[in-house]
Amino acid sequence: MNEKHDQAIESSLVAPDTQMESFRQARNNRRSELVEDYVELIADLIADGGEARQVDIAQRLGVAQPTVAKMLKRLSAEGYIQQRPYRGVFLTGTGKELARVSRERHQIVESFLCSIGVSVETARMNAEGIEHHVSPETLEAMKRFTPKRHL
Amino acid sequence: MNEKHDQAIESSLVAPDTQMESFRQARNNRRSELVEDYVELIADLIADGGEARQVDIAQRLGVAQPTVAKMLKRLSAEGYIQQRPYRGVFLTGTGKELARVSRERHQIVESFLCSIGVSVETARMNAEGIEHHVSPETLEAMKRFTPKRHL
DNA sequence: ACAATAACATAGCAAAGGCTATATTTCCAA
DNA sequence: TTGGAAATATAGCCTTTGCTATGTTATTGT
Ligand SMILES: [Mn+2]
Ligand SMILES: [Mn+2]
Ligand SMILES: [Mn+2]
Ligand SMILES: [Mn+2]
Repeated sequence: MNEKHDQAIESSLVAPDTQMESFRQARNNRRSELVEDYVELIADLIADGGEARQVDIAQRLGVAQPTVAKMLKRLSAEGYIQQRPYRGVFLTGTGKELARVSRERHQIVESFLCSIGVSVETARMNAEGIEHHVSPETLEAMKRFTPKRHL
Repeated sequence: MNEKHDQAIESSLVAPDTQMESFRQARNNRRSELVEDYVELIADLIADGGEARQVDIAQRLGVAQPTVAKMLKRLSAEGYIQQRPYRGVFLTGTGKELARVSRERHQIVESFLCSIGVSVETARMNAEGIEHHVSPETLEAMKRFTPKRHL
């Protein structure tokens, strides 16, 4: 270990435990990323075309079909979706709720980025990753800073 | 596949290829996260205490020491650090440069979050994950929106 | 009705990022 | 100067998330 200077400049280092918590939180968020992206995408596909097929999910995610098949099994096992063979996947109540929350947050992050002057293309790209690391408090702050869309 | 309504409401779905690009980009960013966090942390530890030891890195990241050992080998193989046995790790030129860039971006993201009204604790937590998904364009936008610190 | 095609399933592999358990090495204090 | 503690190394395991290759099943157009 190293324990020099008890009250020195401390440069930019925060307390070890504090920093640890941040890293742990970030790793945690990463573990739910995929689930969130999947249910959100499934909800969008259903809303758009009435069904969500493996091939469409795979194409939009940019991964291979077996990758999607495996993940759908997991989502099914965890109670987010129901698979009707050769008939697409459907969201359970839990799935719908997670999709709603995820989509809302995603949309807010994307709009927020645009509102601070980022181009729509960049906002879309960055939001896809950023969304999963935005806590409720930060989301509220972003909402406040985003001009409401005239409906 | 599904090809109904050629010019219907289209709900919120963007073109498949566009969406694919976003997801690919996010996955790409995730692959550099660890490297960035490591070199940044190593730079901070060296700046703060003159050396970066495995145990300290492990404690701050909140992972086990062998996890760090393995990653340090990778960082070494990829030319970011040099390992002096039982004497800590040191950054190469490349490593220092990546650390500088990462730290700068990290700091900007964190300050930016504070500037839109997020508490410092939440800003710190969220920034740890968000930073890796912020492109240069978005970083510039964040800089513009963050009041400069009086030096 | 049925063959072609599209969709899906399954097997087997790999890399990344974690872990625990344990062996080894260095350092320092008595 | 040497024994014990701390630091590091290594082995072996696991999960997640991706891949390719290939087999199977439904759907559908003729
Ligand atoms: Mn999303
Ligand atoms: Mn996403
Ligand atoms: Mn960082
Ligand atoms: Mn980080």
